[in-house]
Amino acid sequence: MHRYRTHTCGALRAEDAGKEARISGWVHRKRDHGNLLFVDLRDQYGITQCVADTSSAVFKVLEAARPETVICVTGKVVPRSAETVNDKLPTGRIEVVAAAVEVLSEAAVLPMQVAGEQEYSEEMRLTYRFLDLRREKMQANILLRSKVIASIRQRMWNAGFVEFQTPILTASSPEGARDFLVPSRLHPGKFYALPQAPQQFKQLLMTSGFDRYFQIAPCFRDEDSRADRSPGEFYQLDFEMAFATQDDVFDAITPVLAGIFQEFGNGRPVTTAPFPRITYADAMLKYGSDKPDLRNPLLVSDVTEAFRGSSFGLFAKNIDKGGIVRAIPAPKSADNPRSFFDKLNDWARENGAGGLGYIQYKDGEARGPIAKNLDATRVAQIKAATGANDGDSVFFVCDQPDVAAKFSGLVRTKLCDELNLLDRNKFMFCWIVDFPMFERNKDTGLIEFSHNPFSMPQGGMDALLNQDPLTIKAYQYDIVCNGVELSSGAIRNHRPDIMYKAFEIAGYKNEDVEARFGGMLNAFKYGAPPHGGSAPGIDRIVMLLADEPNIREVILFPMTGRAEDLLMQAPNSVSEKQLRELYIKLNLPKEAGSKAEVKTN
RNA sequence: GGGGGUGUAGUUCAGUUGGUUAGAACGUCGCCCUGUCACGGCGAAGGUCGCGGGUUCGAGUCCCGUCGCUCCCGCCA
Repeated sequence: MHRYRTHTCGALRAEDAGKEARISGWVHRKRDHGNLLFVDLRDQYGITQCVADTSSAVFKVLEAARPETVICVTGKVVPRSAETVNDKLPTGRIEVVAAAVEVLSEAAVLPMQVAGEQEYSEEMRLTYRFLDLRREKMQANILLRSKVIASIRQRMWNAGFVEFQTPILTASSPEGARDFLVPSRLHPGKFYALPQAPQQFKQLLMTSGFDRYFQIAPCFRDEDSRADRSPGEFYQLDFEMAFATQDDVFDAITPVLAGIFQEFGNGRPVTTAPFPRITYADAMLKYGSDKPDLRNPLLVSDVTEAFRGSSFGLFAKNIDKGGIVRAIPAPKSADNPRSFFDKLNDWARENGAGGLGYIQYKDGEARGPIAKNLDATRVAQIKAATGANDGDSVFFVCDQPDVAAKFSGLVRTKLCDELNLLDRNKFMFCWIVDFPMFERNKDTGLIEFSHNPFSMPQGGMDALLNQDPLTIKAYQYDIVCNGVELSSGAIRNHRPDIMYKAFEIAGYKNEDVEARFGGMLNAFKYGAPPHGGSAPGIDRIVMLLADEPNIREVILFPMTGRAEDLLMQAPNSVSEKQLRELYIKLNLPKEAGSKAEVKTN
């Protein structure tokens, strides 16, 4: 008989009755009847009921074992009588009569319970993550994550991609997010950086003659956290393709994502390939966001012209100053009491808007403070533009174009919530395409890259030379699912001449470009294939599939919002010796002095 | 860096207009119980109400400051 087990805790069935079995696991729950004792023994695979009564030599050992004690139970598998069968457990038709029990590891009194549905604070859960991870939900999430990654690898491999590992210690990149730095011992005063993404490496791989690369790649960014953004590190399905157009990239990755969501989505409907494509400009107009949730049926429309020069002075004046008006429909809401509209107006003010105007289309006429100031033609114009019917109302956002577009997106989401219009039970994908290559910095007035400086401008060199930079689009695209940005990608700029020119428009001299991106630029001078790719976020994919609102629910050992690992106590101070080896002298802010004090050993 | 929420027993929470000894559930410990599966019953221990200051005869409750956790904005090419 095996030292620890002949079966897992999820394995035994009615047909095993009569066998001698040995199982090991954690004491999940105990039901102590005084002279009869049940122990639910748990491992990754399931739960098996063990039983003993006072006639057993091991009764006292089991009785003394606290929950989460690790024990090994040996005994006979017996069928349960019809009244005592538990249909909730796959092992519920049998139980193990404990003949021998070995305590493999005692458990102290628990700071948080593993059994049960009790909710615990994040702080508690992260401090005792090893207990938290034993719980049913976390076991399921983490196992799902593993299966998703295995399936992704298989699907990528089947599509002709090969997996490589790129360096973790690399150079700081001057663009983008804040880097995590690692001091160099051999080169005093110099630093490695952890990669924000394997971006330059994968482009170098294409230049090195590899045709289709992917990697489940760790990425490191020293930026603040959000519910869907873990601080510090995260994983991407990083991939890149040589001799590929934007369509090729879409065709390669769409079936992988659709397949994953079909495989692990528990039957929830998934957008079928090809995913709809929405231009950036269209997304900002119709959804007020570059990551629209297509489950939300509401569409924003522009009604600036209906208000231009109207006697609704507030909007008319704003329009004369360059403002625009966006309309968001609220189906079947016209009969709501005044408080419904007031509440939304208050919400808008709390969120930084001047207010939230509205028209109610009711009993064949338009009502509300705005409608009183508009003539019939304008009211009808708005009704037509928004597709509103009698019984609907329409809300208005009036501001400068950027602000109005963005806020209309918030209103769209808010109204969807209020009217309960979201079908949560499906996965709706889309591509956002044609991102602008450049934008004007509002503070400095200067032109800068709006997203990725390495993207190929649409129209290539000709566009850079002859087009207003602010009208140039890039071959840059995002995949969005249910309002979550899963990835961004691009057809890259593999031509040094075009790259110099693009950087010149953004205000960089050739020397600057060479100093900052010399490695990759140099590689491109010796024959680089046109190439492109993307990098869907693994954590976010699993988060959507697990239906979790927070990314930490699908990460084994996440850090807190302030980027601390409560379990490992990272970050932590280091010894003087370590600092000396790295030629580092600390220059700490005064108030942090006590917290960041250096260990003296 | 800014804004919102929150902090009371080991844990999850309740705690009224400021008023006597700060409660419940789960857990822990003890006793009883031979068919439970969220077992049941009886009992006990367990609290500097995050921390510091203030107002008051009196503060878990009101005020100021501060710290932690969390959500959002900024940030995330």
